[in-house]
Amino acid sequence: MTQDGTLTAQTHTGVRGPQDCEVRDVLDRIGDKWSVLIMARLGGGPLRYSELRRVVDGISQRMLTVTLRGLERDGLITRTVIPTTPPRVDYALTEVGETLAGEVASLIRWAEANRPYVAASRAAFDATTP
Amino acid sequence: MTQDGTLTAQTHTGVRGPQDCEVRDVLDRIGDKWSVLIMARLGGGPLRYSELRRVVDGISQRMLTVTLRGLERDGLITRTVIPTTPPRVDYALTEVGETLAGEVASLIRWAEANRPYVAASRAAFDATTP
DNA sequence: CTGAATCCCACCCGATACTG
DNA sequence: CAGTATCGGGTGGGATTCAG
Repeated sequence: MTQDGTLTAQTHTGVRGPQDCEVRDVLDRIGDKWSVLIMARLGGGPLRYSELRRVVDGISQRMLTVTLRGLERDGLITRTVIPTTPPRVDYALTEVGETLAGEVASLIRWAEANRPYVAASRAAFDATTP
Repeated sequence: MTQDGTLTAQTHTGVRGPQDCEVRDVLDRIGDKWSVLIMARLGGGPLRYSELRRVVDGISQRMLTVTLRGLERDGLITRTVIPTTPPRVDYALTEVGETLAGEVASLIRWAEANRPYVAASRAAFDATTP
């Protein structure tokens, strides 16, 4: 078949068998656009609900709550209620969450760095494809 | 990843301000589960259409084509037609695509390493949440 | 302030059938 | 072999409303 030589080095994870599905449910968390943005923001330190809502830019109240629940369920963030009036809830990365946030940050850095290239590629592609 | 403690910081380090949306369309490529898997596979070297179809495990013909087009449009993969009989089409990462594949590989490694933790977290969460 | 619940529609994506 | 075209169910997710 093809030269698998390149993947022997470090990208052995690049090749998996039918057990893709097992990893997928973890990756699906990344697949969710809101999760990555939230993780990224929490990488800068704990934030409360309303702060996240302001800072995540464009997220609906519903999706914020739903996404936070999902992240909490996966053990990536913690949710601490501070019983004051008005109530206050802080969200913070867990230790494992921090490691994922690192990956996410790296990903975002990539996206920022290559956004011009991608935009140009799209323009070029669209130009030659009526 | 810096932690500047002060939650009031609008000037975050590492993460964006309200212009999340600009980065998002790039991240959305990552958000797509098929794109991630395809990038990962191509990280091991060029593959042809039918090979991808076999190896990506569960992808429909339609989604394979659509996803490949998207990746090509973004300048992340190349599509080279070899006019033989029967026809043959090879897909390979571009140079920029390689760098993204590296990120993706890192992400998949994370997912594999932390899958047990996530699974346990979910089980625990579901147990304490009727 | 921090959610939960409901409605509802656009769009994603899988299945199927057809072509060069 | 490598696609394209079409149809249709399922669902993600936005808007809105109510509650603690």
